[in-house]
Amino acid sequence: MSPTSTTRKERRAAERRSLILDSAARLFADKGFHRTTTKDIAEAADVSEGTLYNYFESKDDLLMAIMERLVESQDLGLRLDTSLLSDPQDFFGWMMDERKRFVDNHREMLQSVLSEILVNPQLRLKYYQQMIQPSMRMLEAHLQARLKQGQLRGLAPDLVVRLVVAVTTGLYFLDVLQDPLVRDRWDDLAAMIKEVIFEGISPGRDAPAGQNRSVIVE
Amino acid sequence: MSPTSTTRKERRAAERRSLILDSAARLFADKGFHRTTTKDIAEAADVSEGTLYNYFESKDDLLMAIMERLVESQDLGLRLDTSLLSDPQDFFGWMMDERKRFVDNHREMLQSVLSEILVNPQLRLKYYQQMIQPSMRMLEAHLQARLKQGQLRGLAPDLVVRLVVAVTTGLYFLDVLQDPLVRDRWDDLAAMIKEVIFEGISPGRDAPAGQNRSVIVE
Amino acid sequence: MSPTSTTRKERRAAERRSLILDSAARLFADKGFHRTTTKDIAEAADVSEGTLYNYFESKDDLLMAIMERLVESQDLGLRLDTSLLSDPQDFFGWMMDERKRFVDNHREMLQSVLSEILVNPQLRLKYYQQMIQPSMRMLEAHLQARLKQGQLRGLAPDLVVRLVVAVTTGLYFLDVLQDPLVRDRWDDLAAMIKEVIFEGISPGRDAPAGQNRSVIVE
Amino acid sequence: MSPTSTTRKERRAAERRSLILDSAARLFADKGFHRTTTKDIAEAADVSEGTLYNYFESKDDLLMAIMERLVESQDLGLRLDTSLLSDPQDFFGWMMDERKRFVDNHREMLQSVLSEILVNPQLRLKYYQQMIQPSMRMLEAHLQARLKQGQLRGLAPDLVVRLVVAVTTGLYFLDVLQDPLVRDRWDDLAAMIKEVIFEGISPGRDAPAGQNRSVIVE
DNA sequence: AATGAATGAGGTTTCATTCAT
DNA sequence: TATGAATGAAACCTCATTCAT
Repeated sequence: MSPTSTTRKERRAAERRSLILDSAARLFADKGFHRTTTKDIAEAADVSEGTLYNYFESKDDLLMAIMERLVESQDLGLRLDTSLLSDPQDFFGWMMDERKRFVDNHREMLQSVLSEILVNPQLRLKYYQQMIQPSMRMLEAHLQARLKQGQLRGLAPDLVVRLVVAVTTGLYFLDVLQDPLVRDRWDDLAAMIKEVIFEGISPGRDAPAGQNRSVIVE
Repeated sequence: MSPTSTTRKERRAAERRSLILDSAARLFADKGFHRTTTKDIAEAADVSEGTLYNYFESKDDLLMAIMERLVESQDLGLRLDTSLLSDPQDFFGWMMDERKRFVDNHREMLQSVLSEILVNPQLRLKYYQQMIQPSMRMLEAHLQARLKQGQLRGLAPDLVVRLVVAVTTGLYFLDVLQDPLVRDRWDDLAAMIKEVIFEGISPGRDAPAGQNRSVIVE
Repeated sequence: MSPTSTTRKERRAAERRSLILDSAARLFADKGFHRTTTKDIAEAADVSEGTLYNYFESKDDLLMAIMERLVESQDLGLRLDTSLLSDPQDFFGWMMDERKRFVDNHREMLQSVLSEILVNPQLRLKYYQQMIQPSMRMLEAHLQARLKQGQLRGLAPDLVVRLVVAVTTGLYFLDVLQDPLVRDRWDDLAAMIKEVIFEGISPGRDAPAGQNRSVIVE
Repeated sequence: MSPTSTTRKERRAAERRSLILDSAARLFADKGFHRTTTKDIAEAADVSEGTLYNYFESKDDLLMAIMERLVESQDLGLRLDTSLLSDPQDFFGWMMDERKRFVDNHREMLQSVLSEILVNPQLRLKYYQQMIQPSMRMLEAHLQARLKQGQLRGLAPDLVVRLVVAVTTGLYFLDVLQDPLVRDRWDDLAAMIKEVIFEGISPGRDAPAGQNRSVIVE
């Protein structure tokens, strides 16, 4: 009855919920949502099938809960104080790092959710509103600020935002497809992308003096 | 039994196969592969369930066949003589158009296949080898040629290729997510992207004199 | 394609449907609707569980179908030309016989349906409207006719109808409860009831000169 | 530990048992025994599921306990001193009233039990032996007494008893089926039934001078 | 005595695939 | 070759019961 004892029970329940969610995400990523049975999940989480339903209403609900964990995780990332990063290139670099870290930490959850997003309108909307739109809003705000200070060319920020989101999403896709270059040479890739986004691929500018000369062909 | 009658028969069979494939693709895109039953497909194609199995070995085989049609369609696109497009910006513009046309023409097949790719290793490998790699090879060849002629800065082509593929894939994803901007302002978006890819977003270059000033903020 | 071949298939299907329905009714009567599994039914009908669902939408639907068969059977009974039975006692006797025959022929279906009626509002309404009300209407019409001809005392027919329905229903209940007297001495019971309904149990009337003196105590 | 505290505890336990039983009966009547879960009962009685099992061995046991309460209630009714009612019509009237009161007071318990009786042999036997047979014995004894005093015609009492039980049971059934007449015009119905049972429906007797002329058609 | 999380057997239903016609 | 009824494995989910707290 003490606050501590209540907490112990609650803690145990939260742990179990978490364990089930992780097990499910791993299986969904490996075999897909539909090829994963509730039996599989129960075994992976070392609980009975019945117990699953003490924590989640249905198998679909499990996927939604994974989605919500993703949203929370991303929110944490976005909430970081980014106001100090007033240099556009620093900001872009920070964003690419953040993105990479996020994907690496939540690879399974992302993969299990993304495949369903393409065919599940409910999930699709939720993902768009809670994952994509917040990212875009933050990005757009940043671009606006940099524009006002003349740190960027006068390109429409709402469009540029789509480019950036498309790049990060597309890279994630290549990652899932196990493209060796994306997996093994991420740092070079990120540096090159920053270079192109800021300076373009047309000739006539100097390559940056920097640590990533490897992306430059002799 | 005459060659003509055989041909007629074969033609009819090919038409049926095609009809079944289209019906399946539409349903897969709408409801997803797993939520579509063979009964659904049979009804949509106006044949019996048994007949499906005269044309395809299994439901999985149907998905593979859709994939193969995609590959063939893309091959046709890539086979176009692109050697004449020696200007990098023209080439990029052509490529974005091509991409858009391909997505619009094969939206259903693409969507049905993509969601499974994320969770079906066999399909994933096939997609990577037969859809992604050919694109990348063609692109890389082009970049190499332009590089040699000094039309581009000396950025590693294998990396740049990933950027371009990531952008197009990511845009497709935003399209599926029904991002209004991607759907309604595609031309502006494409022009802006070309602009950024070639000239970057750093200030200090003139905006291009061109038809798409709408992407430029006043 | 000939009408005959079509009929053969349809006949086979109708037979199967009937077989499934009979098997289900028997099991429902023995063990109750809820204690009977679809597996039980499939085994009893010697088909697979899947086949059940080719003929009926759900287990509930099976119960509804049993109900419908009951309704049809009763309709056949009621449709008999009763206009000739202008003597009230003959009519009552015919009705009791009819009732008995009906119960004997459909004992299982009745029992399976009645138990659910008490707790399933949908079924309850259907039973009341399609089984009870038609009986009552026919009875009331008959009573009205006899009244006009002065063959009965001036008792409100709508009320008397309830008495008659209550008696037959209640007897069925005693039958299900395996009351030995109802089972073994039905004819005596029916004769006594006719006697009471027409003449009452007050003293001062002669016992009928008739074939059923056994119901009279010496 | 004092006798008082023990008593208090026992009283509390008895109250709880009673509360659980009432809650269960209400739910069984509403949704049926099988559609009611132990969780439902626990919530309705505001106890935990575990607690149910401190008071009752199983869910089936709950139904048996409801049945036992019914039996006890009826015994109380039957134990009333009926010897003074030596007039058959008074007795019959008292019995109908008693019946009505019983049904009204125990509607939920009756309904929950009756539906199971039809498909549960154990319960069926218990109901027959402890509810039906005692009623019939009392009735038969009364009939015998009246017969000896010449207050009734010489009809076999064991048969007449079935008629009376059938009528009351059948009326209960019509009540459950929500027949509007049974619900709204019970007094007229009871009066008419008494009239018919004693005097019959054949013409040639005077209608009784009484308070219920409404049952008589002009 | 009371709790309610955990259990797991078993229920209903679906659906890809087969095969006799 | 086309059909569609039949199949039965397996999926998701429920719920009466137990037991550690």
